[in-house]
Amino acid sequence: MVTKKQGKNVLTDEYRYKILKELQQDPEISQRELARRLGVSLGKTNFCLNALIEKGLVKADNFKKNPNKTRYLYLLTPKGIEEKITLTQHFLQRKLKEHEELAKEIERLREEIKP
Amino acid sequence: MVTKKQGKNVLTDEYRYKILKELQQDPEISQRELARRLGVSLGKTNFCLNALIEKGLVKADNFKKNPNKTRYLYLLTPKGIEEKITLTQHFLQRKLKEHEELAKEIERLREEIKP
DNA sequence: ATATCATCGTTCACCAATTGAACGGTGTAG
DNA sequence: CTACACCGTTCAATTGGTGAACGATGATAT
Repeated sequence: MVTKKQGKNVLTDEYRYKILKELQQDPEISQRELARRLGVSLGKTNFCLNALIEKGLVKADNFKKNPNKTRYLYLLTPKGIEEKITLTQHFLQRKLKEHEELAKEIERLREEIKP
Repeated sequence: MVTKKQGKNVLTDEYRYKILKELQQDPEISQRELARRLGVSLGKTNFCLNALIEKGLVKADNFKKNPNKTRYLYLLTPKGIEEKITLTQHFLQRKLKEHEELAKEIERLREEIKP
């Protein structure tokens, strides 16, 4: 559960959003599986996830019996749920803009090919 | 005019396309200006450009008087022109796909926000 | 002619980001 | 008990990207 070491530009809005989303729909997910879904390394995933925990957006509960080690349930905290909603809205706005830009780019490319 | 050092994943299709496009429409461009237009560093631009030269897609002619140093005209070779056409088509295909994917992603985000 | 200045391409030490093999802990099956 | 599978964590090593610094050149002023 250690953090430190590694810049702060690692946990972008995009990863924050994606991780919160994945955890919300499957809190039993492992870090390896999460890494696979995000398309990044285990190390980076571990770092980002712990950053979210540190920020209080995610709580890592132990499960499987009562003991207190290995294997977590990654649950969004109320603050995490709120943050995820905000991020989703921002993300949508960004994607809309990108979509528009892409349309322009495509028009440009078609123009370029035509003559 | 040296290359080496620096991975091969640096010169992506995207940069190949963009560089060829910029050079085609302005062969007198400097590496600094090219870097600015691509939104990357001078170092990376220099590397990519030399890679294109090495591949025979671009020829760096000297200009300004007859001497043979500093300041080049970056001209696309016939092979470079051909390559640029191909890249443009691929690029267009890719952008169309991305555009579609984005539309889906946006739909997903809207769905996510609505309820 | 000489000095100054702007700009060029090139280089490379430095930093940030990313990776995945390795490790020790834990649940499970035989 | 042993063996195995999977977990989260760590961190040495690699890679990617940067921009200040350098020497060379053309233009301009003195």
